[in-house]
Amino acid sequence: MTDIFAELTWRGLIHQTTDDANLPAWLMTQPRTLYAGFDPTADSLHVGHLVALMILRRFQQAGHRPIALMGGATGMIGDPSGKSEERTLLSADTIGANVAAMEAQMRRLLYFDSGPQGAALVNNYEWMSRWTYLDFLRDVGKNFPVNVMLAKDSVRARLERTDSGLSYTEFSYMLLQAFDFVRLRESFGCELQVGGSDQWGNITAGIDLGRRMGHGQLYGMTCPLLTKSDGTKMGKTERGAVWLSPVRTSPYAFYQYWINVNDADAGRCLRMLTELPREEIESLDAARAADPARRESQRRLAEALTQLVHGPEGLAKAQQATKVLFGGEFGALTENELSEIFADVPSCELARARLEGEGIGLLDTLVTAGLAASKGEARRKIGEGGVYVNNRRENSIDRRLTTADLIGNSIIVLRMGKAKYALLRFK
RNA sequence: GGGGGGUUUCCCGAGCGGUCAAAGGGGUCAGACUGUAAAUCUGAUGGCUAUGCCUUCGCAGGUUCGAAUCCUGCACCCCCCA
Repeated sequence: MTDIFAELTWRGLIHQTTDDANLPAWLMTQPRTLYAGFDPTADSLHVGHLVALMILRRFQQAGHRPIALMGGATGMIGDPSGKSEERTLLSADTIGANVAAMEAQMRRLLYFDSGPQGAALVNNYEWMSRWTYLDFLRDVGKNFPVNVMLAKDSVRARLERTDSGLSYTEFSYMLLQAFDFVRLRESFGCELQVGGSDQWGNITAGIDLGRRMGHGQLYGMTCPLLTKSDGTKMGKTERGAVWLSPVRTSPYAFYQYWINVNDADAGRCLRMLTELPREEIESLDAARAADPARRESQRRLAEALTQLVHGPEGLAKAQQATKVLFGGEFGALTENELSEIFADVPSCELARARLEGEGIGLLDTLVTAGLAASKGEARRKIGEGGVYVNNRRENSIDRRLTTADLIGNSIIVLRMGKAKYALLRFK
């Protein structure tokens, strides 16, 4: 068997384990079953889920069996860990839809065939929904000393805040997650739970419950949260999270996110998120130190992740779009090529007749295309040299778009700033 | 219940009768530099049919030639006393 523990260690993926001394050997002696939980709070996974998902994938490749647990039930409660405020509750329908969407995404990263290492995907709603309140209190709740629960960081942090409390509902969250572990132990022989470092309290709660309910020794392992060198979360942009769903974050935007990763963060991302071998990552480290301007690390990172999440086609499109968009003028391109490349970019349709004669004012068009919030802003941005028509800077606020600006028969490309594009299609 | 303080443009925060679309900072956006980075620097940051017009300073009225600024009432928040 592959030494998964050593692998995770050099990648910086181990933050804390419940048994540093024995876990490495335990994982070497035979295939094990492990799980990580995902709360279905949106209809797509995002970059924040990627670390845990990749850990499951690594375990699977090392010969173990991963289970992805969808928190259909726990998602209805809301995990207070790492949250500063009480969460709003999602409806059961929404959660059901989210579970289905996330599941589809996971199928790209884990192998769900039926072999001994085949991944499993389970939804804790299946068993949680069957409990009655009284039974749950008697069978599970009885095993939770409140003083221990109160001592958990996740709970204490919330109780110490004066501006927001902790509801009984959220307080109960850890019982549900703890029971999940026990349940997976019973029905899948799952003995290891992995999660982000903020999950420590929930994981150990499950281990304690397992012991009290007579399921023997369970293990837990947490990974560091993937943060940037400035301390903020990786995978967040001004426009929100970077999603795995191509509908929410286009393959191009996804690729661009990684291309733009800071030098200081590139090494950690390569280790934690990609499956590039150690030698390659170390040689990228060296290359980055010697010649950061080449951004080889970022390129490899973006390639590896885009390929993984969006497949070879997604990667090819993202790369092609990048080449063109950052390449200058596109006079030589055909309409079809442009359409293809700009598939990701917001576009709007206008009547071709409007280009005839006088044409339409650039100012209005920038607003219609959504690049400027108002004509005033459009005017300013042109003055600042931030507006481009077909990738050529435009300086006149009186500029009108006419048939002469068309690429092929129907397209004009507007750009604001470095990388914000909008496509105008004329019919 | 009594007394005091507050509510300002995306956020924080100054303004306390005209020169206020409203200082300063943050954020954001654009430009320069560069490596589609970081840092730095510059500029912009309510709208429009644009040397003017309209909307904005908790809400509703009022005083005044003129109000974010004064008065009255209402709502919400904070502090002190009971």
